[in-house]
Amino acid sequence: MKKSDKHQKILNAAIKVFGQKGFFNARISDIAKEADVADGTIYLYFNNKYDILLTLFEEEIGKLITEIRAAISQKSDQREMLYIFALHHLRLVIEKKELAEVLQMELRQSGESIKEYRRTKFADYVNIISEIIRTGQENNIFRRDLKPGIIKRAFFGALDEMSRLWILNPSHKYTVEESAEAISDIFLNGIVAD
Amino acid sequence: MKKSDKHQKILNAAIKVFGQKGFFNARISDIAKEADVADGTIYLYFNNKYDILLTLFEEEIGKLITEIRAAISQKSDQREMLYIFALHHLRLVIEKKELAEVLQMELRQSGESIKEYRRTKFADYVNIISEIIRTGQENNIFRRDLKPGIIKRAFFGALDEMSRLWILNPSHKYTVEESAEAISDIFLNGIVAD
Amino acid sequence: MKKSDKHQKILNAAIKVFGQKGFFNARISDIAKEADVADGTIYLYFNNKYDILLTLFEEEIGKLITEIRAAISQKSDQREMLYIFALHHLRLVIEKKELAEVLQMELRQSGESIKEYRRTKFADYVNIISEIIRTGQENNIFRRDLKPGIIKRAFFGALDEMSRLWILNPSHKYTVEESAEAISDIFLNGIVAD
Amino acid sequence: MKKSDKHQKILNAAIKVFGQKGFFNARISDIAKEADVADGTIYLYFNNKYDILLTLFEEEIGKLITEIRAAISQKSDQREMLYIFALHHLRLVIEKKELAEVLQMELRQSGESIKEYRRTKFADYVNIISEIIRTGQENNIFRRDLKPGIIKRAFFGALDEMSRLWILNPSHKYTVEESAEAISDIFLNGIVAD
DNA sequence: GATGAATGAGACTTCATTCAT
DNA sequence: TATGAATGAAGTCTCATTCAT
Repeated sequence: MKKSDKHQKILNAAIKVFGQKGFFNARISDIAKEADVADGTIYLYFNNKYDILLTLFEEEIGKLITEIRAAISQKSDQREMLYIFALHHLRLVIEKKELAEVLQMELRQSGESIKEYRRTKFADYVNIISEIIRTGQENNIFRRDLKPGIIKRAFFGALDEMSRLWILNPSHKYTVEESAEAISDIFLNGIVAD
Repeated sequence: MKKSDKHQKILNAAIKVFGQKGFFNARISDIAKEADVADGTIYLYFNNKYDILLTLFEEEIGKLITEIRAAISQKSDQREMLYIFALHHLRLVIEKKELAEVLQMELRQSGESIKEYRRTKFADYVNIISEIIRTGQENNIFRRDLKPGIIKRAFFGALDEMSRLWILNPSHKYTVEESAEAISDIFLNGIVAD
Repeated sequence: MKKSDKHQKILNAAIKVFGQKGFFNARISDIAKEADVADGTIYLYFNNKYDILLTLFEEEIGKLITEIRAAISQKSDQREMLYIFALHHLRLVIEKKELAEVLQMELRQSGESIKEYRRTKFADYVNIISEIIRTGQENNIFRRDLKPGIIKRAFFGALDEMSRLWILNPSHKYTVEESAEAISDIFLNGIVAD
Repeated sequence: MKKSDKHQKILNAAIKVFGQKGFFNARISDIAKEADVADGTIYLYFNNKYDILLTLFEEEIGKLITEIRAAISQKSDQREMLYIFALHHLRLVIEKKELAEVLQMELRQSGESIKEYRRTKFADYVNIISEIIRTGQENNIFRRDLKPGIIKRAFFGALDEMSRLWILNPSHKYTVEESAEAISDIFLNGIVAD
């Protein structure tokens, strides 16, 4: 399809430009140039600048969910699943650096529609964690005195902060595997010495 | 002092306005109105809009560091210290809601000077955690196979994500104490059932 | 050409507005209105307000040089050439009154780039005089004890002051021909009675 | 007198600042700082920024007239007088460099009140030349077929352009004496070889 | 008279969006 | 569909002037 071709082309350009400059510092003309279309063309596919960001969230997070679910579904032990989630999440940060930057930055903005996203699409992504936790608790793998909602946030927050480090300071001190392992280990076993 | 009066008055106004609208959507005239001064007056105290944000970071984070260090210094056990850090951090989010919002949002922006802040002042704040960890490891309270740098980020990220929840969705499901306790418990003991 | 159309349209508007109000009192919106374009359009063709002035000097003085060289090249006697220069220069002041005003006024400003213009493009214009003088000296038509550089300035200054009179006080007491003749006569023969 | 003390102090500061930056680029605070008074103090002595410029013209040109008249009155031959005027004028440019710059630049502006000055006070100064010419013509020293009004402008313009050279390019190629002599020689005897 | 902090009108400039081609 | 020149609203910042002290 011609239309969806350009739609995605513009979206990819927007990921790149938003990732590099942030939403507010990005110019429509930057995106147009990156996508190799005319400025006006963008308005044939999107209502306005903000709509590009929202569409980007909607569609790209959708893809992430699909990918990460596929990866997790191959494991049966919830402890392993947690590790896989961590590994996959951190890998995405490396592989889709620019998308990760956009999500990191813009998902923190305070626009009402953004908040909506955190409550819907993005929540779906993070809820993968609480599903794992809940199942793990049902299987008596995880402690039942801890609320999955809190663990979910703590676990995601830990990964997210790690990503932020890489985004802000691209020369990694820690590898993806090492980090994924360390973080899931901390959550699974705690940091207190025996 | 008259001068520092207005300096702080403008800064407080900026915290409020930036917190509500975000840096880019905030107008100098919004801050001026909130501070009850003329637009031009702001430029007697700050070089430009961005300088307000930077000064805000510099001065307000400085205060946070002082406060939290004072709170921690009253404990001797590093496990307790971690809990106190969590408790204090989350309390600040509630008490200084607007400042927390600004830090949450704007510290994620991609401006070069912002990155600088994460590397300096803000890093000082987060490094309080790694200091605790390191001392705890020296005292054989904490496992020595985990890198303090990773624990620091994981722990701070967990708290930070929790804060974000409250900022974006002000009707708390979890109390501050409960959350601080849960998160420090997870980190100290892990989530795996015995 | 559409593009150069508007470029020149804006430049003409700028000549008019700068001529009437001076560079500093002229508003971009004045020029835009005069050129019958939107304010923003001006910035599609010029970098900033000052750039309009500089471009104006560059391009318009270029045209003057071409014109006056063409007029002079038709004479062979350097005495006549001097008269033709005077005549042509004063005619330009009448015909391109507004451009003359801009040059009169703004070329005296102290901006660094303006000084640059006096040293380059504008100097080319005035140097036409010293070329005539030098050739006249070589042909033994003019006294050789006088430095062409001084004569050049004296002659140009005389014409320039005359122009100023007309610009500041548009009701001429003296005609162009009379003035050109009188000034070249003074320079050629001096004012001392035989 | 206290009052006139500060009045002149501010005026001197204005000469310096206007001379360096031009009227429009000069700030009231620049002048205040240079005069070592508070910004507000300036408004106790002058109505507004423009009034400083006008007063400056009025008073300083008045002094020049007095000085140059005194110098001329010592000669009896109009040819010598013309030389003395040239010499004195060019000396002033060197000695009161900054005032000369202000006069050079600002007297060319197009404000209505400025035009008024050229027609009154400043005209008085230049009219010294035409008085000399007229008397010279009456004494049969100068040709009577040339209008004093034109000679006046040509002579003043020649000197003025010379001054401009020095102002824009402070490293003089020609000395004051040499220049004054050359210019009066050109006017008295013409440039045509015998 | 003197101060200088405060004011606020207004300028330049940017850039999302439109629309004639 | 696609273009990109043109638009014009709106924001940041400056600075002459005022006025309470």
